[in-house]
Amino acid sequence: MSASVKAEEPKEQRLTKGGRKTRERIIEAAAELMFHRGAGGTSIPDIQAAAGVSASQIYHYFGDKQGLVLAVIDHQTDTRLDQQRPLLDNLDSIEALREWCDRAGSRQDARGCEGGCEIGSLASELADGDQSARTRLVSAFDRWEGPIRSGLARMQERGELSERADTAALATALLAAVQGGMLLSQVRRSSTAYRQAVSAVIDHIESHLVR
Amino acid sequence: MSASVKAEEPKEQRLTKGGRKTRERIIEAAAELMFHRGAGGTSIPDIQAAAGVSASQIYHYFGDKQGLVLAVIDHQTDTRLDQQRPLLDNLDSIEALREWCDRAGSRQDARGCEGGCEIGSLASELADGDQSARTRLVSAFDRWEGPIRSGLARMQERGELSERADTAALATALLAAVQGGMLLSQVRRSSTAYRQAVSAVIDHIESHLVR
DNA sequence: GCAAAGTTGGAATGTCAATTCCAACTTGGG
DNA sequence: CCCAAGTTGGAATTGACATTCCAACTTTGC
Repeated sequence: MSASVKAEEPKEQRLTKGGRKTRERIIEAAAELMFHRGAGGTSIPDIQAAAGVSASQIYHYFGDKQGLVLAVIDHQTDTRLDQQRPLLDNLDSIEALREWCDRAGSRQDARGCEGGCEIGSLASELADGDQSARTRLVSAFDRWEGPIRSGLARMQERGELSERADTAALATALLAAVQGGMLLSQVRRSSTAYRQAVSAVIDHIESHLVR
Repeated sequence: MSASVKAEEPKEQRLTKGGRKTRERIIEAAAELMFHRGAGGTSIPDIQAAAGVSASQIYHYFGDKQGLVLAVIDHQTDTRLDQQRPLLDNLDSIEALREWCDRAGSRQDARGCEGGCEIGSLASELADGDQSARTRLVSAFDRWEGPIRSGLARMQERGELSERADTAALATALLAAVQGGMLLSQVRRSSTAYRQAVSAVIDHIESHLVR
């Protein structure tokens, strides 16, 4: 009866134990390569070699390259957020905010400031050209910003943060500082810009402290 | 005597009037395409069609694609900075800062928040893979940040800004807010994030006002 | 233990991109 | 006006890449 106009979703196929493992291996290899060279700069043969799989396996599990890119976005989002926990879920003090940001700065230093934010880089590359990718990136940033906002909201509920503070806007500003700071640091090969950017926003949040 | 190890620079060739014009046409077409699809996503044939030139002309004037990309970086830097003048050179009051930022927000709205920052997008794509591109991007951001810092420094010299304010760091933070805000806005297709990001940093700067 | 479903290898296909070549045409200076 | 240098068109080359195919192999549910 209903003409299914959009039946593009690769109807969830049943995966064998090994299949799940292969799928994961592909995603991880692709994520790593795409982090360094971008999605467009990473070819299927590249991924084949890195993951040790054949082309048919990639197409079997992801349909096409775009499908793999979408999976990589989700994977990076999950991975990055998990890496930041439990800090990310307890951003309800100035000190917690500073430590959380500092951690990302150290991570950046540790890799010599090569590469920016795993999510931000994909966002910059894919936001305009790939509608479905953009949608997933919106949700990636929402999932990231949410915990920040929640932490600030808790501070406000507790009466630590002025009622006049717009916690949602502050959370957005902090995430933007992270992204912009990462970009400048990546280009300059120094985490200084990142640290100054987040520090300015956290100082600003601090100015809303009651007392 | 001195063995010139690096003689890679395409020794400035003399350009005829028409040649200069063709060169410019190529750069502009390339810049436009690369803004929308990225440098990697823009092919030479694409540029040929957009600029109405043949392949040999592109290679004649730029050597190879990377040469063209470098020229595009410089062109976008010059163009963007010129577009922001004279505002950019007079960022020595809170109001001036706000208006300057607001202008970029309106520009973003005007294009439906498609595309991010002309320089930032190239930076994100090229910072890791192309050493010479990264170098030019460093100078692009320096040329951008400089006037911001100068404006803040003037405010400080005049005694309007607290002596404890680190004007260099604040300038970096503001530029980072612009970049990060642009990215979030591009992904969310709404300039709100950009406006909140820059607003937070300018509010912070404002908190350093004397009086 | 068997058939259906899931996995895998590897070659084949078709497209398109970057770059090179070279011959022809135009312009500037002396 | 004439030559050297600058410009241009268009075809040819080479290589890579996304994707498809199909036959063979393995796992799972009954």
